[in-house]
Amino acid sequence: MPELPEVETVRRRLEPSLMGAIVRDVVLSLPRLLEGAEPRDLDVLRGLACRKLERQGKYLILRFGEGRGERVLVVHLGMSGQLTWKGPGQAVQDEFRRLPSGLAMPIGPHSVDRHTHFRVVFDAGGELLFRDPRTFGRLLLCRPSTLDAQPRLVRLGPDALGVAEEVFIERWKEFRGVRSAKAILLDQGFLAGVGNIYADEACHEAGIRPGVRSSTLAVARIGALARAVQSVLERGLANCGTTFRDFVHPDGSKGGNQEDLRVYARAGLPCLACGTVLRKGVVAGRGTTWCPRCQS
DNA sequence: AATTCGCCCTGTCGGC
DNA sequence: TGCCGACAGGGCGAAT
Repeated sequence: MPELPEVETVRRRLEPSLMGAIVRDVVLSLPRLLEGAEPRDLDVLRGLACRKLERQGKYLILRFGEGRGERVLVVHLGMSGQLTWKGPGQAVQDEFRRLPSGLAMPIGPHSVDRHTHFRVVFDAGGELLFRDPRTFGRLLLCRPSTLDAQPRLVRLGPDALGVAEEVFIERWKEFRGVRSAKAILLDQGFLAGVGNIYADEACHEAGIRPGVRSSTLAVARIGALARAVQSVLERGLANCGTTFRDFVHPDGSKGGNQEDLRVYARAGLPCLACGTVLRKGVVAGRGTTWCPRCQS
């Protein structure tokens, strides 16, 4: 479940390898992952240099070529997508680490297995590998002029990282309603980048029950939630992302933020703030954990 | 019009 | 041991 900190971590780590690299070949072995274009359209990337790596919410945006020929490749990792980088001549790892959850995770740049659905091969021999066991990930290919109009991007709110408290509060007032506070946080049209893990973490840090009706929060509490969102995202980023199930860095290593989670996946364990047993339920259609004492 | 729900998809786990 | 349902979950379209 890569969210903003995970995608930003991938962006930062891929940037040095990809920048300036010229595409030699593009291989898509699961066509339905590509939206808004035909698989053969990917051939236009051949010969183009990677110019820029950007991120919008949970979307990674790769810009290739320049001028009229510029093309944009957008990658969404879904819940189990992994982007790894195999340097020129670097040996692939056939070994997969077994996580406590049971899922296999590559130890380094992984070899092309049955879950590797997309590869970009570069002239110098480097390779970008996209692996996604659950295939919730998506690829988009478009021209820069139509990027903002892409169906998946057009309704995105401002990036959650660095959003000003006043902006957060104003948008909350626009979006609030009978929906729960967590539903607003998960709404990518409100802010882009917050997913299930960081929504639960932010609610706990702000002392707000995920299930409270979003319209009932006083401005002071909305402000507290705004600061909590920044705080949990920044911590996640400082820890290079949360590896709970599938998330890996481009070199195959793990994030560190799973050690710092206060509520997510800790249902039944004592709250780290007050010791009360953390409760679990379903809010906004997602598994949700909160402290019945700290959060109201 | 706003909100909830079911679906997509694979792999793992717990129960019987 | 093996089968099967539940669960995980981002985003979208259908249903309410």
